[in-house]
Order: sequence, then structure tokens, then C-alpha cells
Amino acid sequence: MNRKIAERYQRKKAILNGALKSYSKHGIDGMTMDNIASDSDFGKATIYYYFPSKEDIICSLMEMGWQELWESVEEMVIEDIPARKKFVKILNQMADIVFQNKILYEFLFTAPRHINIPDHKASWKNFQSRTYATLQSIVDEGMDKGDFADIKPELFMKAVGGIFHGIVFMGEQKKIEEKDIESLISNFIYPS
Amino acid sequence: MNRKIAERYQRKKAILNGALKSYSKHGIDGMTMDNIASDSDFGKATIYYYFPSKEDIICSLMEMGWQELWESVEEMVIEDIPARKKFVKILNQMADIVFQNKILYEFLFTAPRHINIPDHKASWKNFQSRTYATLQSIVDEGMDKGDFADIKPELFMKAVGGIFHGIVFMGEQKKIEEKDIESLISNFIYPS
DNA sequence: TAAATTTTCGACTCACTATTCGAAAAATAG
DNA sequence: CTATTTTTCGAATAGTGAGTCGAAAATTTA
Repeated sequence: MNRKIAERYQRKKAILNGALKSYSKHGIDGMTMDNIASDSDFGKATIYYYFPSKEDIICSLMEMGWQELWESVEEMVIEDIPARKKFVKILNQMADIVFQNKILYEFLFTAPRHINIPDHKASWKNFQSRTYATLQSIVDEGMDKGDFADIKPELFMKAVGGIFHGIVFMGEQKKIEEKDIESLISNFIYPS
Repeated sequence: MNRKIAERYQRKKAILNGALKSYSKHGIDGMTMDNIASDSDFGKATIYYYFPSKEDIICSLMEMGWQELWESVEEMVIEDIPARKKFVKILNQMADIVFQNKILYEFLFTAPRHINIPDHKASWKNFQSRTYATLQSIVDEGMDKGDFADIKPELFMKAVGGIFHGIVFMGEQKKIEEKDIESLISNFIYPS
């Protein structure tokens, strides 16, 4: 009885992997239900036995990624270290996670621009906004204490976003070491 | 004879405006040929009399925008002022242009993420890469002379890209004055 | 004004993709 | 081993949107 549940779960996971495989093989537009089916070695109708719709598959992937990202970072939030250090540490951690599953995270950062999911189904947004808000608040706090340069925090976040995005998508060949990120980010912040 | 050419040109322009209207009314996915037709007050088949394909409409819009952007900036490139000043000046200029036709430029920055145009048709890329390359080279030059902080130029550009993008899409309500941008950008650069 | 040219158009085709159907195969239960 | 439940599936459906067609209206030309 318990086994059956576990197996069902495994099969769902296999389908999700197939979806990711479709994405990496054919790009976001090639992520059709037909491809997902063949890339996960199930019949198309079987996919629908496990997921009510394509949207649901996408949401599951998004949630998987954002949840992992959030959870890997959650504990660091309360650490009692200077904001600037904390900020860099968290970004490093995130970069690590991203590099451990590049396809998933490329999908995660790419998909929202191509696909429109109604808000009430976008379950991952919980984790996403928690993650953003956390970073934002660390920056806010750091600014108060003069840890960061005096710039509007949202804009600072935009800049960091641009950099992070750049690293994720450009650094293909090289694995990029934590050091890299740290020193680059640091350069955008007045030394304390 | 000359009038006819002018009229044809006007009609093409009207269609392009219709396309933009479709975009702002229905979003990028609502930019269907049917909508473009009704938003520009022509029959669908008439659209095809003026443009061979939807791709061509998109390319025309993109080129229109990037050309304008480039041309508005071109002359500044050779001015003989410090790199840091030049950089800020050019960004200000670009922001101005963008705010004069926000819909077009929102489209211009959004479309490439949603729509895939084969490189050989993406005529605007000339202007786009010229613009980017110019900014890039100004930054490079500035770094040599110590005008900017010591950070990898590509990453600096990513950061600026993030900021610029943010300004374009977030500052909805307020018109945002040049000053704003200048001071914000300046904050990312060590004072010379 | 009549022929020739340019412009306009809605209905049709065609391709593509998400989703459903109905039946079969496989696994499980009694 | 038979009945029941779970899982599988390819073929059919349905909706959408780009691009085509053939004819009509408007304009120009002679």
C-alpha cells in the first residue's frame, strides 16, 4: 500500500524529469506534451493520468526549484552576522544550488517570460517572494547601517539580479567558483 | 507617383501602430494577426499585402526602436569628454528616448524573450549590437583610466542593464527625471 | 468612360498542440 | 483463477492562429 504511493511519486518525478529533458533538448517551445511523453517514456495519455494539465507540470517544476532555493537559504537568514556578509553568503549559496541543477534553474528563470500562469495557480510564488523579500530586507538593513553604498535598495537589487542572471546563463563552460561571485558582488558595495 | 509611395508608407506605419496597440491592449500573446488587423482598421489580408509575414512586422518594430536609439546616441560617442561622463550622458539620452515611446520600448525589451526570430531576419541586431558595443567600449576605456571601479566590464554592463530595465518597467506612474538616473548610475561608479 | 492597376477583404485552409476517449494491458485482491 | 482496480496508451477532438485565395471595390490611366 505504501509502496504504491511511493511508485506513483516516482512516476510523477520521472515525468517531471522528462519535461526538463524536453526543455533542454528542444527549448521551451519544444516542451510539448508529445515531447514530454516521449522524453519520459510514457504514453501521452499517461501523462494526463498523473498531471491534470501541462500547466500543472510547469508549476511543479517551478515550485520544486523555488522551494529548494528557499530552503537552502532559510536558515542563513537569522544568522547574526553583518548584513553585507550575510548577503554575499546567501548569494553564494544560491549560486551553488543553481549550478547543481542548471537545467532546472535555467528553466525556472526562463519559463515565466514565455509562459503565462494565472496567479492563483502559481504556487511557487510563495517561495519566490519569500526569497526576494529576504534579500531585499537584508539589503535594507545593511543600508541603514551603512554597510552598502547609498542607493535605492530596489535598484541595487535590480543590479544584483542582472549580475546573477548573467552569471547563471553566461558562464556555461566554466563551473565558476564561489570566489568569483563574491569578489564581483563585493565590488558593487563600498568596503565596510 | 510620389504620393502613392508616401501613402503606402503611411499605411505600413498605421499597421505598425496597430501592432503596437494590440501589444499594449492584449499583451504579447494577444498580438495576433487578427488583432493587429482590427486594431489597425484593416482587413487581415490587407496586412499581408503590406507585410509578408508576422515576423516582418515584429522585425520592423524592433528595427524602428533600435535604430532610433542608436541614432540618438551615435553622435555622443565621439565627443571628447571623460568616459564616466559620457557613459552617464548616453544612458540619460537613452532613457529619454525610451520614455518618449514607452510602449514601443517595452515591446522592444520584452519581445525577444517571447518570440524567436532567426538571426538572419533580425535586422535590428545591427543597431542593437552597435549600441551595446559602444557602451561596452566606453566602459572598457573608462576602466583603463580608472574612471570606474575595477570590476569585469561585462558584469558591470549586466548590472547597468538590470537597473535600466528596472527603471523602464517599474517607474510607471512617475515620469522619472534624468537626475534620478544620473545619481543612481553614479552610485555604482567610484567618484573620479 | 472603359480598361488596367492597386488596394481591400472575409472566409478558407493548414499545421500544430493541449486535452479527452474508450479500450486494453498489468497488477492486485479474494 | 476470476473479478476488480490501477495504469497505460494511440487515435480522435477541439481550439487557435498564421498565412492564402479569389473576388470585389477603389483608384489611376488613356
